[in-house]
Amino acid sequence: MELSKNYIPGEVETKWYKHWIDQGYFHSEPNDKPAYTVVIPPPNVTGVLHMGHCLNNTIQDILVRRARMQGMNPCWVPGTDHASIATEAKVVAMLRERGIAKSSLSRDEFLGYAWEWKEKYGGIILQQLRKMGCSLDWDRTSFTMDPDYYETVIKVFVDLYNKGKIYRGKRMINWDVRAKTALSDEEVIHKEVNGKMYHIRYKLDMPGEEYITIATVRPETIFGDTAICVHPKDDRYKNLVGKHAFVPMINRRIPIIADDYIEMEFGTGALKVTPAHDINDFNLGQKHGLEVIETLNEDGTMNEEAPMYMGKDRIEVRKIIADDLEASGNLVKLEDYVNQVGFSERTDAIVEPRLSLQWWVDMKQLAGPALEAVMSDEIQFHPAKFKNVYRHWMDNIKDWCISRQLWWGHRIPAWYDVDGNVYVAENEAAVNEKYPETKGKTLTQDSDCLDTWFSSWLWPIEVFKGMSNPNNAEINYYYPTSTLVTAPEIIFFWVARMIMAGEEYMGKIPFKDVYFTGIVRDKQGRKMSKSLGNSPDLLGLIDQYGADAVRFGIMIASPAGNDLLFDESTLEQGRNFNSKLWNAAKLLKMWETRIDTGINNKGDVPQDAAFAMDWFQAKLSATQVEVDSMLKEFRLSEALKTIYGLIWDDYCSWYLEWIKPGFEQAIHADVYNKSIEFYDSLLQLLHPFMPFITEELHHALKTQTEDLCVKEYETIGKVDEAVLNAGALLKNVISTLRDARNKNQIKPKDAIDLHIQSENNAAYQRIENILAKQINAKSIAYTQASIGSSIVVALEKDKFYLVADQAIDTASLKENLLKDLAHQQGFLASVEKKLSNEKFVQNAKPEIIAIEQKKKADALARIQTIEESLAQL
RNA sequence: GGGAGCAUAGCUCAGUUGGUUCAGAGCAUCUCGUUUACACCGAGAGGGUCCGCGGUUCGAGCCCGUGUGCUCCCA
Repeated sequence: MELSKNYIPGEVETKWYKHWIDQGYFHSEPNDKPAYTVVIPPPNVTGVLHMGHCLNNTIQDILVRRARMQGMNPCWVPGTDHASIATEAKVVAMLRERGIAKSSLSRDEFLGYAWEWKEKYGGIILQQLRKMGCSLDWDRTSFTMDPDYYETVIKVFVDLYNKGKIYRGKRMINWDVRAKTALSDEEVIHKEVNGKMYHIRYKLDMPGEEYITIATVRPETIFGDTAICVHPKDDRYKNLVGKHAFVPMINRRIPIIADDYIEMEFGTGALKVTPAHDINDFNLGQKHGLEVIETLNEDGTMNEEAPMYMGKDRIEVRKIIADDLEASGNLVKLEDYVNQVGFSERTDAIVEPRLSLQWWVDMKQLAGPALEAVMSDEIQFHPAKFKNVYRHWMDNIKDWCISRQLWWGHRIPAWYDVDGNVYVAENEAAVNEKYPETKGKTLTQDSDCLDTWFSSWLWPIEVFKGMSNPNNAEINYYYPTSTLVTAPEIIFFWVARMIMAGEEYMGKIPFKDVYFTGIVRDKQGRKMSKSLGNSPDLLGLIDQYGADAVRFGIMIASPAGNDLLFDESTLEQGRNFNSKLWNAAKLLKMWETRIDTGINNKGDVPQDAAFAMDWFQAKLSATQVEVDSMLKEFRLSEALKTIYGLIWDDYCSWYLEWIKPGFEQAIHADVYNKSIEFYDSLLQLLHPFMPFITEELHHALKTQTEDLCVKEYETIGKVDEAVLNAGALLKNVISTLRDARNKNQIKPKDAIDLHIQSENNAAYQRIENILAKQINAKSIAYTQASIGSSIVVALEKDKFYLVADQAIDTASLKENLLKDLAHQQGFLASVEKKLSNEKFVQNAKPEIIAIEQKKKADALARIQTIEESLAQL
């Protein structure tokens, strides 16, 4: 097979992905091999591939492909999440564009549109994952609203209700005024906002014109005020406690109470208490038995409690009311103030605390075993620093609000009779059976849906039908899954809750390792976002650079446990790496036609080539061991860097040059075959990271019986340390002599004569040819004495004399030697100081002292060599 | 307000139990070079007060304290 001049990714990628699928390599069935299970974090059904997905799924694919090549039975399950609020928002927007209001539709009509939309646009992302080469088992594609899955979610709700772990309660929740639904705490994003602090005076209910001044950032909430609170020890207000004041504009009479919750230094030290619109005020109200007055409609406009502003949005009212208060003389002061405001993750609306009747999961009971599983390292977090974050959250866990005022999702299985009694069961028939008193009564189902995460916390179980068909062969084989790869942002949303569900319903943890990826940011460290326009088009990048280059680029820039700053230049590096791989293969193919088939073939492999082969074998084994341990510790980026260096530097720059035959000369068959074998091992090592080009080249090298994708790694050979060291010495000698040539401005084309003065000539004799080739020497000789008019280079205890035709720049040579001498002398001094320190000799471990003594001896020898060289100049 | 983490070369990061010539890698930069795989290349070089201060120790990039700056999570 002839290789084209350049590697062209497009066709190759399509060809191999289709081949892998046709061969069924990605499909898994339970068998005798150990399972390696990964469930994809299901992207939103509305999703399109972005850089975060690219990173996350590349990592999963690396782990899965590696497991496959290690002879395990990997199963990577794809799927999507119905994403109730995000999807409903998109469908509503789509309908609005068509001139249809959601309010004009029945629930069923709306869901009809939603399903239609889901079938049309949902799961585009799954198609895009194929482009990246992800080895997902497509036959197992799941959706969180598949019929079985839906039933399971309902079953879990009923079960937790029966166990008393789900309850209905009126609580302060986060209200999204745009989506008109409750949000969980995790769906609220806190941001700093520049606002104003309003100092407002309330007239006291006593003779004369006496006032108390409060400070607030939300003057529009005064209509909900039911008390003013001060600190009991605050001398300014002590005499007012127990008295009353009037809310401006509406003149409601409210009590002045005392509580040590108040911070005296903050604002005026007097707090207006609005139990309906602030969580802290609500708690305070509960404690003091205050009235709760709601002043907002569900869309964020003011209601009849604020007659003069009724129907106006609260944010708008904030501006108007300041003027009105000022006009009436009740606005005492206005100052700039920065405060934290909660925004809806989905709609970006400012979230309002709102009192409402919602469904809750009691988390305290579920949290215990889930915390223990992580703290005991039964589940391992990578990086481990997230254990702290996890513990802190679990220790302070709050109940989970799971009802959402939406239609798209799993409808809450609760029914109400006309009197408002609540009955919970799988369906109406089950209700009648469970609660016989309901027979014949008119029942209405709760119109709300469940939080999306209430279905995704069952993902690792239900993708194998572990709950809809308990104890089936697949769940028993694939569960617990092996590794979960996800973003730290959803550690509480998802990871913690999956652990809870796993413990609750399987009695087992859902996964053994959790790898948290970093967040993909742009070059300046900003998060990628649509509004900033700094999110590159991933498919465009794949078209431009090839999928392998994109995978390389994102992985090489992705230090374990840190965010990664995405820069297109790393994709360029990936593309260049493709070229390097391609060109190395081209070189090998060129030699294929020059294999020595004659008499020489029977002869021994030339000594220098034999050395090169031994050395690379050792280097390869050592690196395989290294990569193996890095991957075990999830240090993927480092593993890739290591492989990159092995291929580019050790194989291409050193090994291939060392065995390269002379111009149009033959190559020994053993050397050729070994080189092909090495190269194939490199491709195999790299394959999980860059699957397409490696598969292509694997087949290009020679006729293969097996695809690289499923070729199992062989046991790693023993590492020959002596050969490794000899190779390192050779590289060092070559670099040093090349440097000497450079510094003395010897042109690359000008061959030199090299004289070596060493106590160990044999070490050099077997690598003479390599050395001569690499430093362009026309002769190599061994000497006992110095050589006149030559460039002298000292390395360890050996000296090298370079004889060139041109004049020698003794000045710069001398300068370098003197520099080196000074360095060595300084080093020697520090070592001697250490050794003459009695305390060091007494306290340090013997092996450390031995090392110091060797350092001293080496330095002395080296100084002697340099001094001799200097003497000759 | 509570909690977690980070600070090492121009940039992004390694640096394990305190001890080897330990101060490293990749990218970027500079010099030289188109020699028969590759200029998407080759050969070579320069570049750091390991954030500041104090402490423990024979010995600190690493341990302790403290200050400064930054990031994230939660309220």
